Amino acid sequence: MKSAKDILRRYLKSNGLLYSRQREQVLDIFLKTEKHSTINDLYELVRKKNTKIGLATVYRSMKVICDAGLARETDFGDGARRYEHKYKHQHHHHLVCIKCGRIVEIASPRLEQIQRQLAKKHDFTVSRDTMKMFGICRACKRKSK
Amino acid sequence: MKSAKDILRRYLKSNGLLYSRQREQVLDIFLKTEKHSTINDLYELVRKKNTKIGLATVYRSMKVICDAGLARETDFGDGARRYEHKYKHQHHHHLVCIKCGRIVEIASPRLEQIQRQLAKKHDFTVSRDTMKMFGICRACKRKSK
DNA sequence: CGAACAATTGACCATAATTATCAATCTCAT
DNA sequence: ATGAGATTGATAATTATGGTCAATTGTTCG
Ligand SMILES: [Mn+2]
Ligand SMILES: [Mn+2]
Ligand SMILES: [Zn+2]
Ligand SMILES: [Zn+2]
Repeated sequence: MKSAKDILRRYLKSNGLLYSRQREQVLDIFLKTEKHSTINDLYELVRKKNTKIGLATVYRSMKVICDAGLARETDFGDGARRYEHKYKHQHHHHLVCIKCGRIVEIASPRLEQIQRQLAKKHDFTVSRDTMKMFGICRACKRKSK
Repeated sequence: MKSAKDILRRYLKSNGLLYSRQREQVLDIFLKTEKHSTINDLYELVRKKNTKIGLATVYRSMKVICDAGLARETDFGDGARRYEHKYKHQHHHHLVCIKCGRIVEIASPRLEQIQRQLAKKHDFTVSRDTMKMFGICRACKRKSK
């Protein structure tokens, strides 16, 4: 199985783009995290390795990393774009606690199946999908009792 | 059945807020549209009735209209918050065409049922949920053949 | 009705995330 | 090693949205 770096390399080459030091550094950092990181999160982390890197470069790198199929943008409705893994990670959805911010990841084959049926019914070719439920998590319910 | 205005009136009163001319004007405009409008869309429309109204007032009015349960925020990933009806409208999800921007609304009891099961399984009390599928609509597929 | 008082408004400024610009630098096929 | 073209970092620009505050308005109560 190909490594994430190989995938990025291949994507870049086949699109006439270059494999720069900065892109590799951003990818390295991104691969290490398992959270839903903002650009700023990643910027702070990558700066520990490369103090000179610019914020815009992190934006641009995550853009190509997404385009290469390695990362996925998510949006939890706070005003900041977040990134999570897409390669070697199961497709999933999110429960978002509006009290504590906790994010629970859920996967459901039955849900996926219904999504496929709905798309087919409307003759829609789906390239990306997202489902989120916002509410109160178990822990927060306990606390408020 | 209560009118939307009655609901807003009641919500405002029970929260110590006032029923202002501007709030009524924004609600009137919002009720007339059946699209997914941005604040700016609504601002342009309401200005035809009240040229003096401020943009911030439209933001603030839509906030209370949402809080009153009459509108719902949606986000299609373009950089602008959108509003749609919540009162006397069935809960639904969206298919978003990334070619032409068309938005198809879908309702699915089976989907809702699975959502409920997933929430229950994780002991999550859901207050708001959203599901979107992005892709290519039927019309756009036809065109590109 | 007509204060009284709190809530709201409109104008404007502040903030924050993201994108555009561009000269200097880097990458990579040759 | 070289050169064409891509990328970078700094910075400015843009955009959506929220905050401030003096002037105005809505509601309650006498
Ligand atoms: Mn996730
Ligand atoms: Mn809708
Ligand atoms: Zn919680
Ligand atoms: Zn389309």
